[in-house]
Amino acid sequence: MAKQAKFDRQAVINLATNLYWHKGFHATSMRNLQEEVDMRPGSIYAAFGSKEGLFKEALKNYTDMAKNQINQCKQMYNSPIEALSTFIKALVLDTRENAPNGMCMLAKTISELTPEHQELIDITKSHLNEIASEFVKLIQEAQNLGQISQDKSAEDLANYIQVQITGLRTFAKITNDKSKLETMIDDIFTHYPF
Amino acid sequence: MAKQAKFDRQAVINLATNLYWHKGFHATSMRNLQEEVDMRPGSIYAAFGSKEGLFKEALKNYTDMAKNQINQCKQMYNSPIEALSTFIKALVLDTRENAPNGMCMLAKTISELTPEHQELIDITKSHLNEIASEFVKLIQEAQNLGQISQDKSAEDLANYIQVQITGLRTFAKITNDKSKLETMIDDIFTHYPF
DNA sequence: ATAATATTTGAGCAATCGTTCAAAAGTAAA
DNA sequence: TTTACTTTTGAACGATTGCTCAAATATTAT
Repeated sequence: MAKQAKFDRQAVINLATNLYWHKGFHATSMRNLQEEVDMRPGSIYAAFGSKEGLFKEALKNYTDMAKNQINQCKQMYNSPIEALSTFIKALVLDTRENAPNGMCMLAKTISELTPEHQELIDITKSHLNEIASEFVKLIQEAQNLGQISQDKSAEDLANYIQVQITGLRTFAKITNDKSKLETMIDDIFTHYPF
Repeated sequence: MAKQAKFDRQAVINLATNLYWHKGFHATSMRNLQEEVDMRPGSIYAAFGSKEGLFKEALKNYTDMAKNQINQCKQMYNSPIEALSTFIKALVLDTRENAPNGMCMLAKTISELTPEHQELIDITKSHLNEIASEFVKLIQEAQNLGQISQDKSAEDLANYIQVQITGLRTFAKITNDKSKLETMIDDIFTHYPF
């Protein structure tokens, strides 16, 4: 009958992540969050310290989700390239409809924040690097399988992939042509450095 | 001695554009703007109606500046491709140090705003399309000069350019390696569809 | 000069911001 | 039960938000 003894921390972080992802750091008020996660201010502050503290948890949670998605794609396909392109298609085509926001939450945060919140920027950058590392691993596997030339730097290619994803997810917000987007994603792998 | 009879509208819009560009729509308060443009609230509201009204002027102003920059590059080079790559290098390499924000103000706005401000989103989208049109013109000129195959759709290539710019400007925020960035920009024109 | 018009001023409004903390409610140990 | 401890509650704080408007000040017309 009564409320739970202790709130489900992960469930709360999930809800907070989605709201922050949807509205961004500044446009999300603590009152918005209180309603979303159904907790009173005192409880939130006891658990997370501040608006920034909860945001940090959300950033970490978002990154974990992204890394899990990558590994899921890895397991679904033998070909690392196929895994990568499936992951990108999911991001660019599906995420913008089903997720809180079509943009990558990390890119959105980098874009939004000023040096006034340097710590949050640094955390966000390091999360982006974590994700890039996953791409590096995928690309190295593809190189070992002979799908990509060994001459290319796996790090450079990972950066290239990240640039494409960021650019395409922004472009996806101004276009409705899904098949055009799909073509552009396929082009990443048929044309350029691969 | 006393203040001017009437404020310099364009100068005020320029200052407001820079502040909005730097901090984004939500994080910029009317009091921030009042200090930046040195006007009292009543004057600002008499001239621009609202925070959104002034933001609209800033978006338009930013777009005009961008279009002027493109045309400047056009006049500096005979080769449209060279003009384009110079423009992109200026955006990605210089803007992030000298401008209020390394990001494109329009992309930043698209990334920040939710459907709660649909009108601002629509305006921003249409400005992005205006800029894309400038790219289309440049590419068509390059096609007429035989620098790019006529088979390719100029619109598709313009979209591709826009994706690269958005992706690279975001990537530029997480990297300090300018020469790497320059290489990536050159690669746009040496590799893919050109 | 005087009157009429245009423009700027800034105190102040209601609403919301992030945050605090004493009190209430719930749980666990004795 | 009673005691000790943990967790939740929500009213309330000072600061800040976007914005208004009567009063003050410039400018222009006569």
